[in-house]
Amino acid sequence: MSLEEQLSKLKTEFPELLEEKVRVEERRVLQPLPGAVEGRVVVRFAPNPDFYIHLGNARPAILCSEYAKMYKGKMILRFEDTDPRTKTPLREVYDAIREDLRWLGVVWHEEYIQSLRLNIYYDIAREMIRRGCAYVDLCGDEGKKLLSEGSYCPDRDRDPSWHLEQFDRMLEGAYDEGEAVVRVKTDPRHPNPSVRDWVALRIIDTTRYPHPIVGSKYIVWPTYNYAVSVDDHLMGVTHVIRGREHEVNTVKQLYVYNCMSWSPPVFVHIGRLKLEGFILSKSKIRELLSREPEKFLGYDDPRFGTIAALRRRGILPEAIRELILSVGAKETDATISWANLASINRKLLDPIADRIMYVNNPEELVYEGDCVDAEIPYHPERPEKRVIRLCRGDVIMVNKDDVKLGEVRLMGAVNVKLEGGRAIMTSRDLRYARERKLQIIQWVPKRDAVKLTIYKPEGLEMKKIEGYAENTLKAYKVDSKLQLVRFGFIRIDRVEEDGSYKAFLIHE
RNA sequence: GCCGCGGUAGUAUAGCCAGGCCCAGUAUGCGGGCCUUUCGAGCCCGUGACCCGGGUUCAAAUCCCGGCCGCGGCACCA
Repeated sequence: MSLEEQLSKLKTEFPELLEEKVRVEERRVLQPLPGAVEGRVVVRFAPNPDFYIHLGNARPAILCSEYAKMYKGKMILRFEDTDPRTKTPLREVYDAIREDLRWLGVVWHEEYIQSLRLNIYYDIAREMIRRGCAYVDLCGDEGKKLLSEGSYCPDRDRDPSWHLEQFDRMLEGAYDEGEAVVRVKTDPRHPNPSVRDWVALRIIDTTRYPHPIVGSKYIVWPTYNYAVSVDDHLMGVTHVIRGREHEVNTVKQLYVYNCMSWSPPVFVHIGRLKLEGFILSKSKIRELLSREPEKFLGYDDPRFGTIAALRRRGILPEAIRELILSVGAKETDATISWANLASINRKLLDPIADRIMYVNNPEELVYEGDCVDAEIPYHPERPEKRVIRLCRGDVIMVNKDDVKLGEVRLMGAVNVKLEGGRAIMTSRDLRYARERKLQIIQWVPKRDAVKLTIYKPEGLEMKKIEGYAENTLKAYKVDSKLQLVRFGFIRIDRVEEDGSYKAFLIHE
């Protein structure tokens, strides 16, 4: 049938099919969580407290808390601090993470610290050994080598009672690092060598590498895959939302569920989130901080992508939340452009940020004209105003580029001609300025100008902009977010002893 | 190298499972205009994408096969 024939047939037999379908109003909602039942959903965010969290970590954290809310479920915060040797947890980071999460609006109902639960992991390990699906491997490096060849340490075939004994000896300290490990029986010929009888518990010499919470109390430590499986089950987690890098870990963890006859949760793997032009990687930030400590302000330096850095720059938590929800729980990686985040933030900030005048690259001019009381609203949508008096002989500062414009209107005040170091009043009338399409420029009286230095992060550099704000700035404290007219939004970072201000440019 | 997962404009995302309302929607960016005592916000117009090649079908962004590219994993890290 040709298209024409089809159409005419439809027209006569099924005319209703040809009616325009009305597009359903599109709403940005998180896609449903597979298998989720209202009131039954338990999710968790499980960071390693070895460093401060960044925007990439915020993705699973916010998604989890959003899903918990959506399904009237429960959210768990769990610190995964089971490696005091290579990923040594930092004492101060536990609290920093809690603070970052609270700031982001993440609500959690239960909290756990894995280093405080070691006895639980030991108990389950004994049960797994009894069931014959875990064993103690005393072969050391040889055991690793045998597995890589598709074989295994001969200890594997011994009776569970022998392994139970050896496990107790491990706990008593009879073995050193590397001499004994507990492995989960999987498939010694699994195509992925890391899956083959993976290590569930190993020995870490905590006299050399003390743990910030439990010191040197324990020497047998669970690995990530083992502790996670046990905890997710014991804590009743129904949905594991984590990065794609954990896909293989899911395969490994399923062996624990299988051995213990537990029913596994639903695993959702999401892509990585990057922020264009910013460093998110924990190790990279640490490296820069230790290599060039004088160049950076700390882990919350706005050139980094940590949550603390975004906060210090002046990004609002709602903006981060909105961004992450708009990206959703997709499996693909996403590189967010700064312009995108800035645009969301600007829309949130615009209705609440007061406007004040600021001049960088200033040129001083002497005002010649009538005395005027310039009444300038703090915000175009609100009636409150401040008054700035301008009289003959006053020195004002305006941007050098604006001086080139010739005749301009000083915002809120008068129209002036700028020439020869003078600002000569031509008229007070706003209509006059409109008719002549005069540029309206910001200006600052020199008598009580406040020195304001603005720092603008650009890649690994920090651009410094010096200038002066009107005296009104003095009313604002650290952390205030303002819009400098015709310049951009800033967050006040510091007020110096001499009364000068330091701020970060959030965005234009 | 082996194993796994992806690929829609500059960026992000909708549509893909259940093929036709899609010569592909939205946001942001970019260009232009309107409005406005800000170069901000708002409004209007424009710009620009289905990785490639086959196949199935009346019909493919959507299903199938092959290729290419990207990402992840291959720890006694998490």
